[in-house]
Amino acid sequence: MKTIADKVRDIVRKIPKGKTMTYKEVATRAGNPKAARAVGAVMRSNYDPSIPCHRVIASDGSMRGYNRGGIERKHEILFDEGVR
DNA sequence: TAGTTGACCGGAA
DNA sequence: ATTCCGGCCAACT
Repeated sequence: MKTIADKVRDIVRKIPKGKTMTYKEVATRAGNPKAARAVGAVMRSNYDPSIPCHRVIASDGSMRGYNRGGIERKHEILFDEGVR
C-alpha cells in the first residue's frame, strides 16, 4: 500500500535541479495539504541519498534541517544549484 | 491501541 | 520584523 511517505519520496525525487519546493507543496502533491508536518517527519525518519530532500524548504523560504550534512550543507547545495 | 514527537503553517501579540 | 500559540498528519515507542 502506498503511504504518504512513499508518495512524498516519489515527489521529492522528481524535483528538478535548481528548483525548490516547500513542505506544504509536497504535502499538497501527496494528497494532504495539511500534512506538511508529516512530510518533514517522514523525511527525517527516512534516510535516502536518492531523495534530494535539500530541495525541500519551509514555506517562508527558510530551511529547517538536513540529515545529510546539516543546514550548512543544504544551503551550500542550493546555492550551488543556483537557488537563492 | 494509545501516547509522544517533530526538517510545518498560519495567525495573533 | 520577531516571538508565541494552536492545529493537522504520519511515524515511532
